[in-house]
This record gives sequence, C-alpha cells and structure tokens, in this order.
Amino acid sequence: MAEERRTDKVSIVEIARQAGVSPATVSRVFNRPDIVQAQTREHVLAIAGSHGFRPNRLGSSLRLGSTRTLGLVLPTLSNPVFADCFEGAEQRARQSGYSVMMTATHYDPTLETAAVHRLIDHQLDGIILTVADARKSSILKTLKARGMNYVLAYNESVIHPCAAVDNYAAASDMVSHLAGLGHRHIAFLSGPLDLSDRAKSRLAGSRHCARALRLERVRHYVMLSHTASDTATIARILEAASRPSALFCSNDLLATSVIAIVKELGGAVPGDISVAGFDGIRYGAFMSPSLTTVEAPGYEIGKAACHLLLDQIEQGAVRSEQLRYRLIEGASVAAVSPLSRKESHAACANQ
Amino acid sequence: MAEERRTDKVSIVEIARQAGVSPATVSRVFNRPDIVQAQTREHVLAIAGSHGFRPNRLGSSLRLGSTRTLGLVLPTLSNPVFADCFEGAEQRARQSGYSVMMTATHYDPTLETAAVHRLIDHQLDGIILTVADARKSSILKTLKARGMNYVLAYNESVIHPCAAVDNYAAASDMVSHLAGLGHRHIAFLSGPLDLSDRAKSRLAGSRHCARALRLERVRHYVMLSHTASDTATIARILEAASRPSALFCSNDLLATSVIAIVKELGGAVPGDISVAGFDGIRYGAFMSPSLTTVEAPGYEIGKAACHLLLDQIEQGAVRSEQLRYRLIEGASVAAVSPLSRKESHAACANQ
DNA sequence: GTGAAAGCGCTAACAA
DNA sequence: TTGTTAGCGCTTTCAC
Repeated sequence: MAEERRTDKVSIVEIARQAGVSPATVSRVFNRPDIVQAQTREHVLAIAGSHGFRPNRLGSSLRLGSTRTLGLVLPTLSNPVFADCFEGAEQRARQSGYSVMMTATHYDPTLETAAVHRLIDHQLDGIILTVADARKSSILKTLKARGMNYVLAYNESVIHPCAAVDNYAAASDMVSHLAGLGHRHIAFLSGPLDLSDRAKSRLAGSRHCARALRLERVRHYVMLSHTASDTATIARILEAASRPSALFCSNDLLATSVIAIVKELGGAVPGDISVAGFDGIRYGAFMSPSLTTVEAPGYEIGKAACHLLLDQIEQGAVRSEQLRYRLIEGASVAAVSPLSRKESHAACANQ
Repeated sequence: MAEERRTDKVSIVEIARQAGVSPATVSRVFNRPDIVQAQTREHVLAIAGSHGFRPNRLGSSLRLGSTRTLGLVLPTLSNPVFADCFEGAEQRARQSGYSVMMTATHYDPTLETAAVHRLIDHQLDGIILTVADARKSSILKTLKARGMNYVLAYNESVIHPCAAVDNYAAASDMVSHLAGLGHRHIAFLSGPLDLSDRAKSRLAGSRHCARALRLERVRHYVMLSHTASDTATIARILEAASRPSALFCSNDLLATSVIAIVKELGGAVPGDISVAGFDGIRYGAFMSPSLTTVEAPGYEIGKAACHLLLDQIEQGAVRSEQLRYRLIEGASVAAVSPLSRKESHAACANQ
C-alpha cells in the first residue's frame, strides 16, 4: 500500500489516468468531494493515497487568482510585543485556512519596501504591516494604488485601515499617572522618531498632558535604536543639574535597558529615578524592579489586524479597529514625595 | 507617467503587446536583462513601469518548479528563543533571495502535521522545523519519503539533518555546576516529555551527571505545559520533607514562572531554593534574581538551520551542525554551604 | 537579439 | 455525475 512514497511528478492528470477518470473529477474529489459519486471518490482517493499525492497549490492559485496566503511585515520579532502580534495574526489566519508569509524589517524603510514587493510578487491575498511612519510611507501608497488588501498593525491612521491603540492618549495617561505620584519633571526616551510614528505620538501625548497639568516641558532624548539605550545619554541625564524624576521610555525594551544602565552607573530605580515603559511585555512583571508600563495587547492587535484583513479580502469591507490599552503599575516608578502628590492629581481626561 | 497605477490584470503578455515585442523578450528583460538589447530593454521597462507591473511569481514558480520560499515550523514565538531562531533563519533566507512561510504549532503534534502538509501543498523548496519528538515524528518520515528538503532546529537527530546544541551534555554541565555549589539534591522540572525531546535529553543528561557525581537521584516533576509551571506542584515540592536544594527547569519560561510562584508562596530564590533554567533568554539577565541558565543560541540555530537547508536545496548536501552552548551564572542559584562545595566538585566531563 | 509554441498543475465553464 | 477544453502567467528550447 506504500502510502506517501517518493513523489516523482505526480499531478492530477497522472492520478486521473491511473484512476481511469478525468482530471476534472480528481479535482472535484479534493475540492467538492460531495458532488462526486462515493465509489469514484474512494477509488481516486486510493490511487492518490498510494502516491502520497496532494494537489499542488501553485496550480490552483494561478488558476483561481488567490493564494490563500497573507503577508506579515513587522519590525522585529525580538520585541515580544511583535512576536505576540504574529501569534495572534497567524492563529486567526490559520483558522480561516490561510498561511502566513512573515518578514522582519528591523525598522528599516528600505527593507520595508523590499519586503512588500516580495510579498506582492508572491501574489499574497493581503498584507498586515507595521511601517516606520504611516504618514510618510511610500509603500502604503503603492499598496493602495494597486488595490492590494492591507491593514496596518500598531500604526494609527485615518487614511489606511489599521489595528492599533491610541498611543497619544495612552502616553498622556502615563504622564498623568506619573504626575499623580508627584513627578513634575519627566523626560521621554525613544529611538529616532522618523523610524516610529508610535514613538512620535507617545511623545506628543506626553507633552500634551504635561502642558495640561502644568508640569515642566517634557524633554526628548533620542537613542540610537528603538531596542536599546546608550549609556552615554543616560549618564548625561543622570548627571544633569536639574535631572528629571521620571523617565518615560517609548517601549519596554528601552525601559529595560535604561534600568540596567542606571544600575551599572551606580544609581537605583526607582530610588534615584523612576522609569516607565510602554507595551506591557510579559517579562516586565518578573524584572527587578517590575516595570510600570502601558500594556498594548500585541496578540489582540495581530488578531484584529488579521480579522480586518480577512473581512477586506472576503467582503471588501475596509475598516479599522482601536484596541484598549491598560496601565500596569510596577515597582519601577515611585512617588516623589507625599506632599506634592495631591496638587498635581488633576488627570488630563483621555480615552 | 503615473507609476504603480491600479494594476488590472497586466501580465507579461499585455506588456509585450504594448511594447510591440514578444512575451519571451519581456521575460528576458526581467530575468536576464543583459542578453536583451539596451534599447528594447529600456522600452519594455518603461511600459512595465507605467503599469507598476511586476512579474507574477506564481507563473514562474509553476514553470520552474521552485518557489524560492522556505517553511518554518516552530512551537511558539512567545518563547524568545524561538523568536530569535526565526530572525536568524529569515535573515539568512532573505540574503539568498528566499521568502519564509512561518507557522506555530504550540507543541501540538497534530498541528505539526497539518502545518507541514500546508507547506508541502504550497510547494516550498524546503522546511525548517522543530518537532515534539524527532524519533517518533511521523511527519519526518513523510518528509523524507517525499524527498523533501528539510532541517530540524533544536531537535537533535542522527537520522535527520539538524541544527542544535548537545542538550544532554549541556544539562549535565548544569548539574555539575550545581554540584560544584554544593547541591546534592536536585529536581528536574519540565512539561510533558513526549512533547519535547529536548526536555527528555536534558533530564537524561542531568540524571547521568548526578549519578556520576553520586548525588541523590534527580526527581522529575511534570508541569502541564512547557511554558508555565503549576502552583500546586511547586507547593508540593517546597513542602516535601526532604526537599531539593535546587530546581533545574527545562527552559527559562518555566524557570521564570517557578521563581514567581515560589515568591507567591512566601519562599525566596535562591534563599530557600535555587532555580536554574535553560535557553538563555535575554530577559533572564534583567530578572530578579537574574537567571542561572544554559544559553542555547537561538539566532545561530535558526541561521545554521537555514544555511544547511539552502546547502541541501542548492547543492544536495545533507549535513547537520552542532552549536555551542554556554553556562550563564545568574543570581537564581546560590551555594548550599561553603563546606560541601569541595567534595563534589569533580565535574563529569562533557563536550 | 528576438519570436513562436509548448507546457508547468489546476479548475470552471460547458457539454454530454 | 463526469468529461472536454481552455487558460491562469511564466520560461525555455528551438527557430529565425
């Protein structure tokens, strides 16, 4: 019976020949088994089985004009928040019988463009992507112009369909929270802003709230990358005459490395300075000190993005979805002093 | 000039018609530009550009019998070690012009099989995969029987090509290290062994070393999953009359959650009990206490697996590669007592 | 240097 | 219920 034996070039035609039926019948056996006579079906299936034959999707994709495959373009999977996003999207995709082609761009717009072109060439049915900056992205224009189905993940946009949290409001909430703990001098840390519109919105939200609460103006420090901070800059911040009492980092990877650097420099978190992050990575809870952060649900964002994309592909419905964030209070942020707490506790209303 | 305009069904044939050349010439312009006259080439390129035309890979894949796409099948991306593996593999693949189709199996052999079948159907040129148990995996037999190119990642095997560390030796080294710190009573923690042959080898390596060093027999505690430990079991271990002085967990996710649970139960790590992990996830260094673990280089494993796979596809060379591991000493393991250290410091020679 | 023609594997009309 | 036929987009001999 030798199932799944070496498969030298068996196609639907060869199976048809051996089964004494037409290729169309073999095709039907695999795609609409119900409409072919039980006897014929079993016979064809037996022949196919003996060859380990499985229909070549390339053929049907070409014919049908659909690959039932989605593309996923994310900055990096070493940030757990994007790994979660992948899991959410892939799970949702699989549930509808779609496969996923995935690629990482490492925050490089050139790779972004190249990646999307590769996906287009493969005739994917749709693409989920996180771009550096949704407003400036030329590849989004290309996608739109081609009539390609796509959904942004993490990037917010009014022009393009997207699944994201309200970064502006979330950052504002975090600053409000810090202010509630007596922090009046807060600095914002991120990688280059032109590589992340999320960081841009988070900075804007922070400044907005600081202004509303009449805190000191939020200074912005730019790290070389979005995934690790530079010791020199952190040292400079700590040594400054008027140093901030809290550092708000545009993501948890940055926050984690800031905390490590502060310790290396002989400082203590939150003793000498409070540090907050953004994203809510799982490991934040196990760190020392545990991370105060804004949780943006990666898995849910991926799942929602995929769901939106499938709606687009299957019903032509182009929609966006905003996901809820949640402030997580860890031990990396402490109150400045009992006295100053009350006066600044007027939160800027968001969400 | 309207580049990249809406692309209604332009194929190489349509471009050829508009350019007044044959489809063959258009094909040559994209694949072997050098062999077509500069003037013709520019003309064709201009027409193609004005349509935003890019050759449909489905056509060429079908014709050429190669998709230039690789499959990647991993348990889960929420374990950073697998996320790193993805990054290594994808980077290496892209470098050679290959795309990657990725799927997560969540340690479920059924999903493993289904995933591989999906990839086969898509006619991928090769597959990198981590299976539950390489010895028992039926899907590996299928792959081999079909003459499909594939490489295992993380799984060790003498039958199948693989990229992995020596789990047995690494676990043995860890136990040796623990013994060196005075631990004579060590327990091993993992998820179900039939879902991870790595865990199986690590347990075996641990027991081997314990025997060699005449430590107490290593007891094995089975958690419900490979990613989180159950409070009840941990409580039972802590309350036991003769409790182990060290817990060796088969991966860092497990170690992390064990530490959290011990704390919840009012215990201290390493005060009351030492905890070691395996994998060397980046976050281990930032945790409290920092993780003592064996670093298995995920990125390198993924990169090596991909490299081996490409060698297989392009030169028909079927090889394996063993990667180096490294013991990382964190603060989650402490010495038992200064006295007992010396006598048990005879390491079992491995690697 | 370029073109004509066949065919990779599949499915959807349409016909029987 | 099943078969015949055409064609999805591409590349590649083999002519010219």
